Amino acid sequence: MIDKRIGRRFKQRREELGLTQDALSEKLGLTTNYISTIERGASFPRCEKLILLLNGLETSADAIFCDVLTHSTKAKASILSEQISSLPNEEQQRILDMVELMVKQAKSK
Amino acid sequence: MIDKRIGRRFKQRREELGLTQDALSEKLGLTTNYISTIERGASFPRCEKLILLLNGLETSADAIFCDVLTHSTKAKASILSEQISSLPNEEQQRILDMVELMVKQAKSK
DNA sequence: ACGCTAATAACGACACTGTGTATTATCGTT
DNA sequence: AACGATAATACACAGTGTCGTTATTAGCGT
Repeated sequence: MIDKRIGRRFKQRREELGLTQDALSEKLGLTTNYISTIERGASFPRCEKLILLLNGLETSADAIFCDVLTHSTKAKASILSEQISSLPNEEQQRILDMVELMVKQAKSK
Repeated sequence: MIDKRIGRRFKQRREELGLTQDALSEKLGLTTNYISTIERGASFPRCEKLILLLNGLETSADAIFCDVLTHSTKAKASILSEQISSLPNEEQQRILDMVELMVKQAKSK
């Protein structure tokens, strides 16, 4: 029912942040047990908790769902966004704003 | 409970594909009613149906969750890249070249 | 062996999904 | 006005699965 790879990504991300299940659960107001079930693929969070987790883990949705997405625009977007995300925040924002503007202009033709 | 912006993204994506709720529901083996509730934010799919929808709509997870993610510049970049991909080829290339240049400049600082 | 922390398990209430069916709203077309 | 196509809404309802509570086990260092 639940794709185990999603739980593994959650776990991986938590460990990347150097958090224990306890620490994360306390930070998010959830139980340790619940965190565990999610990481094992024994349960899958509903909307509210899913958002809570994604933001609590300071990650993107694609980073969690990447394994199960077949039509991910990762190819193009990822190359771009990986490069962009390695830049300082100001630069990131500057580029994204610029792109947004260019898209707008292109669309209005 | 459920963030309405997520449903709106689902709807937006379906319409981008030129599909009706009927067409999509048939394609995915779901009911039209169900599709409607999701797009209105009246319900939120579980793991299996969520993956089904993301793949059926040929989209990324970030494109759907972008509005509710706080730590994702990737999410923003992802939206932009989808918008970019809807532009004529010349425009796409022009923007990507521009971005590449901006990234290069930013890196060399 | 003992503490301490991390991870898993069992149990249960109840919230929500997802289908079925049927009605109403809205909009463009004729 | 009437019509068809699309979408929104309203139920009822079975079944699944979330999420908390509590208790148990596994690992690891001393």
